Amino acid sequence: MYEIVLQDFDMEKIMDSGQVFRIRKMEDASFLTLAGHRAVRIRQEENRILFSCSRDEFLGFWQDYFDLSTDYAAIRRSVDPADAYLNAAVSHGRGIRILRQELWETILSFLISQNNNISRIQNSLEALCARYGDKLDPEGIFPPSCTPAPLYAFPTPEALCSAGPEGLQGLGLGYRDKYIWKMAQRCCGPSGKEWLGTLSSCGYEQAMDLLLREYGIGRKVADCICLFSLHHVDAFPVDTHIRQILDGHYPEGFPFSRYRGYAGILQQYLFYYKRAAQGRV
DNA sequence: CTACAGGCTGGTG
DNA sequence: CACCAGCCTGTA
Repeated sequence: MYEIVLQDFDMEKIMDSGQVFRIRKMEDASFLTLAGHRAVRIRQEENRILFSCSRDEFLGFWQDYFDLSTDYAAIRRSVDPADAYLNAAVSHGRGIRILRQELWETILSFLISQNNNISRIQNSLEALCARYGDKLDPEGIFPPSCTPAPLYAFPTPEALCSAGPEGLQGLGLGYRDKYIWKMAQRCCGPSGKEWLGTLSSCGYEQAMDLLLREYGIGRKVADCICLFSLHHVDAFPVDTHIRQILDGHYPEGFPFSRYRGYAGILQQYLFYYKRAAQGRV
């Protein structure tokens, strides 16, 4: 157990902000968060947040994963007072953070996300993990009395490669299966690790350039990978919802220049606000 | 039952 | 260049 006290952190909103697909709300209102080969259960009471892990694991992984050292209040305060819509969005979305998710996992997640709905994305990812991911040790995550369903790590590229293309059938991937297969091969072995390493260390422009060459990755998916994994917070993914917001509320264009360097964080508030307004959350 | 999902590819004009 | 049909299939 490790406890922190923190403003601008809301697990419910983070879960529903569309950037992550492996957080589940449990019956006791705690949040089971799976990332790579790790799992943690998080309980939140106002500004008190309890992690079901050791101090070392919190400091060594989850603190960075949840981007806890960024001052989101300052970002919200920077919004143009004259922009009523954006002010409403950041106010409504207080507590959202841009996670720093593992690259390979994020690439696959957003390949699957295209032209797809959230619950189906979650189901596909869970099925993929159950079939090819290692079983995780639930020790310390759940109370000893309860026997939860098994937890699975995110599969490695190598696990998918050795499964072969037919090993991706029956996961609800639809036509995206061939994108996943190609990407697994891309990320396998030393050359794959080198490619992932280059992506991780280069800037936004070069990352986009590299990603857009890949089969099944267009601008929207590439921007999501840049924002939600590589933390290029100037990336501003434009999906159908954001498109409608831009057309409806910013006919003169969104003031990117005012928010240079972190517009992607505002995108996330806008996205959450619109989905909430539509009752999807 | 139909329409739609956090788009992309590949072909056409 | 711009445009857009077609794509898999679970959910609403």
